[in-house]
Amino acid sequence: MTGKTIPDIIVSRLPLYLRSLQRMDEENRKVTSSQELGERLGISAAQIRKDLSQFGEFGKQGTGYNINFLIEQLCRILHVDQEWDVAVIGAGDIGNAVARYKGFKNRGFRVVMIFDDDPDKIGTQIGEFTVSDANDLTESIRNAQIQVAMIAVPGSNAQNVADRLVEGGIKAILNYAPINLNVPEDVNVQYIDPSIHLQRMTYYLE
Amino acid sequence: MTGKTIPDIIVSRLPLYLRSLQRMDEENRKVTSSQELGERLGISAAQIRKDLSQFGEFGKQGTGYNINFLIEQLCRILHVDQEWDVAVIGAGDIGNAVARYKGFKNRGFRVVMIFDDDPDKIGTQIGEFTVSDANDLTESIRNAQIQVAMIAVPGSNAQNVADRLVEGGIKAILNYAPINLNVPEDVNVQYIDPSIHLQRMTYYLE
DNA sequence: TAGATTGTTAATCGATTAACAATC
DNA sequence: TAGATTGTTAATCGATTAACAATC
Repeated sequence: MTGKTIPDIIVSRLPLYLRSLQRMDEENRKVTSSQELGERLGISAAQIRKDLSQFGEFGKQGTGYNINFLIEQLCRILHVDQEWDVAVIGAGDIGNAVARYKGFKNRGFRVVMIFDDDPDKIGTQIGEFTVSDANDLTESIRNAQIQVAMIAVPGSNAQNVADRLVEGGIKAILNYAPINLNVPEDVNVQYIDPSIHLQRMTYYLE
Repeated sequence: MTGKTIPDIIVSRLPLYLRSLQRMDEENRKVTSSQELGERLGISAAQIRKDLSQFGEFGKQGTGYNINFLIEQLCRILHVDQEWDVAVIGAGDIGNAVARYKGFKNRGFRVVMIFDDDPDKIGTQIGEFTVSDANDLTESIRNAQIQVAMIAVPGSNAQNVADRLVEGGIKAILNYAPINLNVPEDVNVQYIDPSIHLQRMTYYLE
């Protein structure tokens, strides 16, 4: 039996809840309330309770939510109670930063491969990784059964890379290239483009 | 007189329209339609027409939208018919990548300063910039009248950096640190956290 | 002209909020 | 117990879509 479908707008808030809770945990906090969480995130308490109630009853009337317990539940819901192997494609400045990024620790992800098509880069060391030949991309990720990838190549190559990732079995792509990717329906894409974020803010400036 | 307030959800789509149109322009396309734009972006044609109609009548019945003209209009609306000077705080891997990023070209932004508090980094060269002492942060951005900044420091320092940016007059912050920032109401913040994007996708994976 | 596509209205759909009984 | 906070319902609010007259 399949449970009811949760709206993506709710799913998109769960990682934010999780991140705040993990921060509270680092501060050695034990319990919190929908109100406190809402204040930290700029989200209404009612919405947080409603969102969480889609997945179960995680709180206690009168006292609120046990932080550790709620972290566990959210990790389970978001499938980050495991570590996902991630392939990085592109060993330029962005690929470099992403491959060496410490921020995936305890968040459910681990970079395991980095690819580039530049012969001068192939075989060189980036952090703990040796840059692989992008020609082997499809085969390598298929063999390693990797489902998550990050694209950090120029826009002109991004669609081609995406096609090969999909061929290799990738199901989730985080794309740093400033273009929209065409992928099959069962492949998820998220975009990071700093210019897009900045333009959304300059609208409000003079 | 102040025009009616446009919902932020509409504002958030305008940069996506602009990016697609600029790509069409690079392909030497001259006109497009709400339908074509919608297909490229995965957004309904009706919504695109509705969004644009908040700001004026930019199309022609029967023929669609002149790409160059619509680009001009969107640049004006988003206030990127000018180039905004941007300060980068943090000269680690991410600050490095952002400072050297070529993708701000023609998008309305130009990095002009980069700061760090590490004595070993201060004075060194990153691309065309010399790393400045983060102690001078507030004064430097105030003197240069910079309104836009990107935070690329560890989470533990991000709130402190944000406070000093606000003190210096910053009105828009793009935050790469994985924490929520508290800032005054008139300061806009956007967040980039790859783990958040990835977790939103792993929800849908097995 | 005929065909195409806009801008806009009204209808639909979905998300958020307010309120409160339940209960820790 | 009294106070606090949940989970949930119903009401409100806002966003999206369908449809079409206008017109290029």
